[in-house]
Amino acid sequence: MSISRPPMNIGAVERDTGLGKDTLRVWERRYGFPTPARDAHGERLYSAEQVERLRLIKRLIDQGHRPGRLIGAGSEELTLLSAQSATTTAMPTPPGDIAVTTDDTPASAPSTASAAVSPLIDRVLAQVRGHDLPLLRQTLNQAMLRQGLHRFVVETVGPLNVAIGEAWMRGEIEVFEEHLYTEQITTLLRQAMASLPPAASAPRIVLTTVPDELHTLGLLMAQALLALDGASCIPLGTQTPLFDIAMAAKAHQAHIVALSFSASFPTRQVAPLVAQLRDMLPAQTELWIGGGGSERARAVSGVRVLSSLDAALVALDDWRRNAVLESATLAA
Amino acid sequence: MSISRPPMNIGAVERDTGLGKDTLRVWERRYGFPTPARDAHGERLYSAEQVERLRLIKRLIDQGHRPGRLIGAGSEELTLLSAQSATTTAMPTPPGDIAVTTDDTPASAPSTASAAVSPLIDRVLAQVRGHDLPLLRQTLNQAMLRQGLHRFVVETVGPLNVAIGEAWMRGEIEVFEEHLYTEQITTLLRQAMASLPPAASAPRIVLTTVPDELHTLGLLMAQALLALDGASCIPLGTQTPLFDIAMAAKAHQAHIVALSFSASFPTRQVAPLVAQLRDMLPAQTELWIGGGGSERARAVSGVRVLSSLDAALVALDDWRRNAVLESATLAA
DNA sequence: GTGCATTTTTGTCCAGGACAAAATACGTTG
DNA sequence: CAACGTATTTTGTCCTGGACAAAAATGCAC
Repeated sequence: MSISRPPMNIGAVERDTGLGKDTLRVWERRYGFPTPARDAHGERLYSAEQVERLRLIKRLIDQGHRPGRLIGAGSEELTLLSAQSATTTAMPTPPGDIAVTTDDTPASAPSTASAAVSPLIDRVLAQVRGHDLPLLRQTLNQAMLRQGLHRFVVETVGPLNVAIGEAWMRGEIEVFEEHLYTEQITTLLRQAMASLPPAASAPRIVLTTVPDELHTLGLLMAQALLALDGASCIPLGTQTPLFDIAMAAKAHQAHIVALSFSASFPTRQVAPLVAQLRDMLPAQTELWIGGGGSERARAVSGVRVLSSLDAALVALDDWRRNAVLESATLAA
Repeated sequence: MSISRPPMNIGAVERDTGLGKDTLRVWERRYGFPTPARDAHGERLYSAEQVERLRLIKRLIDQGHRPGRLIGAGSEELTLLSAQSATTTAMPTPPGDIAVTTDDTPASAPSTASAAVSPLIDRVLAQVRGHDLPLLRQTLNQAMLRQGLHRFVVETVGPLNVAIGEAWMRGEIEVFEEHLYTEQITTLLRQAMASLPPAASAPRIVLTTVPDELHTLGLLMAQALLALDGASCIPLGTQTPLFDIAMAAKAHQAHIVALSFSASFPTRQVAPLVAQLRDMLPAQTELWIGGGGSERARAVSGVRVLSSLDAALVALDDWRRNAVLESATLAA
């Protein structure tokens, strides 16, 4: 790759890494990293290497690590990352225990991430790296047909997402390859949903994300499962302003509003945003929160946190049972 | 709509309106608008009304108006907007002439936006406002089947997008209704593309947007047309970092890279970004730029600006003719 | 009108200070 | 020794007010 990578200014770095300008400047002041060069006017110029490193740090922070420790380290992060992330991503990331266990012999644990969960996953990873789009499409399509939509989403796509993310961290996969993969899965899931029967009038569920949250994949997976179970989904795409989510719920008389927060969504904003939306919604409208960042909404009352994809189906089941009960009560 | 709309802090306003924190503060300093209240700690609190107005101003700026004039005005903007935007959106927005023509009698011109271009469009608008998702789906689906993919995209979806945008400006449509519409079109187009034959090996085209640009609809429309014409499209979704776009083009040996810039993309960044990407790409790889913000890349050399959807097809045609010529030359 | 120079407009960047909420450490008690 | 409440550290975001360059508009000579 003989392409030259020119340095970027602070705005470009913000766009590329998702780290705010204020954050970048305050890190420089506090931790002495990054150390961008300056142009003729005294403006910061970040080298491609530093941006790359910032991206990595961002992902690790999203997994529960803390900036102070990450920035000090040199390259042992690379060890920390691939080893630890595999074991912790499934759970709500037990805070603090991560860096402490560094004292153990790193190679001792049986948690070496790449322990192939399934040959299918390895195959897909290889094909993503190989840039063979038709082949990748075929593989995924076949897997879906063989497993059925439910198992495909839960057992294949979920783990695949994790595997892709980890492979990126290990430097085995490029961002554009990740994008290609995401796009393929998106196409596939939408295609599958299009072929479902036109949706009964079961619970109406509004699905969307708040502004600044643009990860759709998790939401799409949930939508697929819910639609498969006969719920009538009303997708609003991404980045719907809070007030508009509330209006949409009213307009469509939704029984449920389902939001997705990815792990990379600004930690602090999740709880206030969710609480605010909860306030705007009618009391009988349920509010479900899913995705890697959903744990941060745990404290908010009147909200159901879905910690896995299957949890969404359980919630759907609960809702239906509840609905039956209520109508029975009303009838009596 | 009895829902209370609590005031927002500056970060939330940035997310909701797309106006940067710096911009919001500097407007306040210079123009005396907005005038947010302050909380106990001296932090800005924007009222829902001001945010609404900011959203409107943002859209007008995206159409070529200038902040200085917009912010001074009271509600005559509402006139300016609906009347003028209809006539100018199609063209590259002749700069400056807009506000000048205010001297004319406003009602005289035959440019009243809502002059129903097609009954279909009015029907769709009504259905979007009516929140009847199944009906909307059916209408769009039928239109596509009747017109065929090409005509549907060019003659229906394009004008519809404009009509929806204008209806929003006139306050006739809410953001969430716009979202629902967008989502439906997206589903429909993807569905149509899925049913196309698996793509020949004609020119390989990488399609994506740069970071911070998340409007996919235009890109998707282009992709639909190109795929329909037998090009083999490699979609990377949105927000691919520049360097990764270049890497993707190399990895897939793409003949063409196609980017989309919406009108709301920060004006100043378009030209530098495009120039930078042009530098990274191999000389023989063509770079096509489309969308409402593409005119801003006109100055960059070695780039093809597509000012309409049909222009993409012309470009495709040109490329193919050129390819034939070259191979003939090589053979001779 | 057309082309060029000048002025205005406008978005983005900078420094360095401040503060609250979250995360962590600590000390006490059952 | 575990549980729990209280200090302390960490960390992201917001503040003010100044500066500057690129784009847009204006003025001016031809």
